[in-house]
Amino acid sequence: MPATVTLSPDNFAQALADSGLRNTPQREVIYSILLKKRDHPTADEVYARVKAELPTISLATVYNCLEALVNCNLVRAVNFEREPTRYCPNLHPHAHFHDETAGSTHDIDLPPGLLEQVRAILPPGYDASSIEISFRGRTAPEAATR
Amino acid sequence: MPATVTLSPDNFAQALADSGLRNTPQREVIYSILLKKRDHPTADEVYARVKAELPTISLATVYNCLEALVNCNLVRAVNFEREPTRYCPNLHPHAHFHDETAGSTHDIDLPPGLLEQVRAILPPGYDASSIEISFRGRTAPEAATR
DNA sequence: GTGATAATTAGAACTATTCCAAGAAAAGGG
DNA sequence: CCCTTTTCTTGGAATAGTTCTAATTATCAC
Ligand SMILES: [Mn+2]
Ligand SMILES: [Mn+2]
Ligand SMILES: [Zn+2]
Ligand SMILES: [Zn+2]
Repeated sequence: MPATVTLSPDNFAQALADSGLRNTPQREVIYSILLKKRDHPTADEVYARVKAELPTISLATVYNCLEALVNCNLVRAVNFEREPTRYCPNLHPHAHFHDETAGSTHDIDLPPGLLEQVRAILPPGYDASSIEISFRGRTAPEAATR
Repeated sequence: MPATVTLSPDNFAQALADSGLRNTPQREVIYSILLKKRDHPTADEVYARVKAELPTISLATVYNCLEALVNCNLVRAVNFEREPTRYCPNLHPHAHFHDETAGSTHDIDLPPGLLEQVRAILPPGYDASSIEISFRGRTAPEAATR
């Protein structure tokens, strides 16, 4: 299983500061919600969860905060086809598996060297700033809960 | 470079029939447009190109036809983040490189075995029906035209 | 040909996301 | 501490890509 890197509150504020952004209660709570349940929620799902703690937050703020967290590299935005963007606080390089039947999204660890091997297929002159590996399919019932 | 598999008109009609779909002038012309310029156009771009040949075609028909071609596996839909879907008639398994600067999208050949190697990283119980490898970045000026 | 089925069309509707303008909060200098 | 500037949040409007709807047209099977 992937090691769970948890940032101290100070490190969280520092990561924001490094990108010239301020820490705010909204950003903190949204980040903690992503850490608490790592099921790759959509913005709407984050909105529903955050309202329990910040009942007056707006959906625009949820989008703004998620964008801020993505921009300072605390969170990854994950897309499948044209479905709503999902958000992932796992900072290790990893692939994603989207179970179309269950609608769930799972992290897939990358064995050492695979990413380099994939990058190596690029012809000369191609400079990739990001590489995404994503799967769609089904998970066996017992695998879904692993 | 990838071998260009060109379907005969009969094979095209057959591929549609195999999925229980009819051949139509709109579907033929849209498919020929994808083959003619393999730059991964969006639906809007296909619409602009097809109007030269079928001036009265509607955008809805372009979407309908592209969906039909995707459903009968003559065309692949390609997505980068939340940008408009692009369409690719290259039936060989391949990865995609999206040049953010140029806005262009390029096919990347996969060396034999890589896809199997990538599939092998899935834990037991994960059954992938599709695997996507996609890059974002820049291409050197001379690489862009290769 | 006739009736059934499928495809095209224009425009309305939808949905995820972004934009906007106003107010609230925080920072920094004196 | 005020004051000024900048950043952030907010609700609502706007946007954009795509899908839906209902009417028309084309094709198929007999
Ligand atoms: Mn799904
Ligand atoms: Mn782009
Ligand atoms: Zn993830
Ligand atoms: Zn392609």
